[in-house]
Amino acid sequence: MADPLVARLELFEPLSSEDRDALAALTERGIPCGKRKDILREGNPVGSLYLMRKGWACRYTILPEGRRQIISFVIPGDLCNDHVLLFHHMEHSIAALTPCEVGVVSPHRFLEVLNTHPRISRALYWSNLVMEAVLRERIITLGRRSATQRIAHLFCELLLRLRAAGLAHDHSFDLPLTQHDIADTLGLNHVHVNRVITTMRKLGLIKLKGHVLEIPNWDDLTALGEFDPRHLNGFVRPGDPTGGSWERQP
Amino acid sequence: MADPLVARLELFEPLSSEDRDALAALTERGIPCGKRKDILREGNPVGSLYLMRKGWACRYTILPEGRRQIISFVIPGDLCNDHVLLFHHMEHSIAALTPCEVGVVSPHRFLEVLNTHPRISRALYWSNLVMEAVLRERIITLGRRSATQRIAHLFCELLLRLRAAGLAHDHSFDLPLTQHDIADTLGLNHVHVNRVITTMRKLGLIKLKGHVLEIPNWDDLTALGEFDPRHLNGFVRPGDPTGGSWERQP
DNA sequence: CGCTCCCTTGATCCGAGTCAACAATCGTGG
DNA sequence: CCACGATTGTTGACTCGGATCAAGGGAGCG
Repeated sequence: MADPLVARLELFEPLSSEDRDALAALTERGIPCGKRKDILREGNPVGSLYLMRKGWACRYTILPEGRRQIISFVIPGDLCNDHVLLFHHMEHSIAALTPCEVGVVSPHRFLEVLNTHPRISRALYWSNLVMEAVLRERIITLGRRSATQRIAHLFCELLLRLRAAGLAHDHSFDLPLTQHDIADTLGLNHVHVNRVITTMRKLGLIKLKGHVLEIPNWDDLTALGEFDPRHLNGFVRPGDPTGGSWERQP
Repeated sequence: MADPLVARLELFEPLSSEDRDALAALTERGIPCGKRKDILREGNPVGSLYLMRKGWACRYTILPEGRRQIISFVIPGDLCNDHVLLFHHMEHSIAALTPCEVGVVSPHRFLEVLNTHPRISRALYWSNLVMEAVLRERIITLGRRSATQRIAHLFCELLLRLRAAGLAHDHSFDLPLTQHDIADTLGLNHVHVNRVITTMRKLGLIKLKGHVLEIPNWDDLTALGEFDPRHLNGFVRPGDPTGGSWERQP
């Protein structure tokens, strides 16, 4: 299997074999991280850049009285802490949701590669833009969508991102989240998440057994969640029936 | 008054006079935009990079049934559409909240300046990181904070950002938002925003008359809104009594 | 085998939304 | 400079989506 970072960047820009070699040479070592363990913790100093190579994690904060908000998910090909190139402290924690493997990279060497490989830095910039669009979309979800729409929207987003990472097949994927995690992502309570998921199952909008989610009817789910795949510009290949891109607009 | 982009970047990195000249030479022309008019509209193609030079704007989307979500605010020194360096379509609209002046820059020339001025590109990267931290903080607000906390948090954030842009004096600033705008920013209803603001006024937490907001007791308001100035890393100068930065942590 | 998560369901409650009406303020044109 | 219409702010009455509290069942794991 290809390096997940290479695979990610090639969604946006074709890389030369020299580019790929430079990226492969970056990772000093891979460190494993156990399920449900913190990979990085809020307030702690970090000196290295961490790349997610295998597994899922989430960025989160704990608020007073123990409330938790999950900010985003980190999947293979994502950088955990690209801000390390400038700051050396974590503003939020990152926890493994499955057993993970994280690549450790020297910020100095990473910057050097960016400076000497314009295709890599462009692809990374593009990837960052898409990740930011995902954050904006989450704001819209949390601000103005109902519980059902939030869940539908999240599932649609995850399918497309995981598919781009080669981690989904057709319309199903492995979902390592508990209903509590989903609640903390979407600003809901886990009891309510359970009720909504139960209803969505009964309506045939999703199939969720064990930790495998299947979306039998993509069009219905996207319509319900007001999911517009265009914000994942570049994550979705042109011609993919599940999505589009702004560039193809007239 | 200095160029707002120069002022912004110098929050993060001292620039040489050559750097400043290069930035000043970028803007081809300034275009005015009337209050409550769209500066850029979702789905439309854009070829230029727009810099906010004067006035406030907001990024927003309109959802089905007319619901609106304001995603973020654009103040002097912000870039409206840095993604134009890669995509040429708007994923959301940007509307002027006050009469604005927007600088128009050629993406090609902008990239050239970034490539030849490492201090500028570093400062801009830093600024982008802070803007992203603001988005993440908004997610936490929308996901897990009460209406009162949301409003308190927003007012604290705005004070610090505006102060960094030289647009606040001491503990007050000009707030061009209607209560409806605040509601659409914080995922609330304007009636409820009104009730909460009325209460906050009665409690002496804020003074809001006309469009001037004053925060008489910073500590109380930050405590109420769980506002942590550290996420504005770099926007707040070391030594500022209203904030801190991660870098100063032990 | 027993503990600990996680899922599920029921009963009840509450923060915020909705609907409605009116007051205050602003902007504009006569 | 004033009149008038259109926003914006304010308040009340009522509703409702989702939170909270509580308790039982199932599955994974040490």
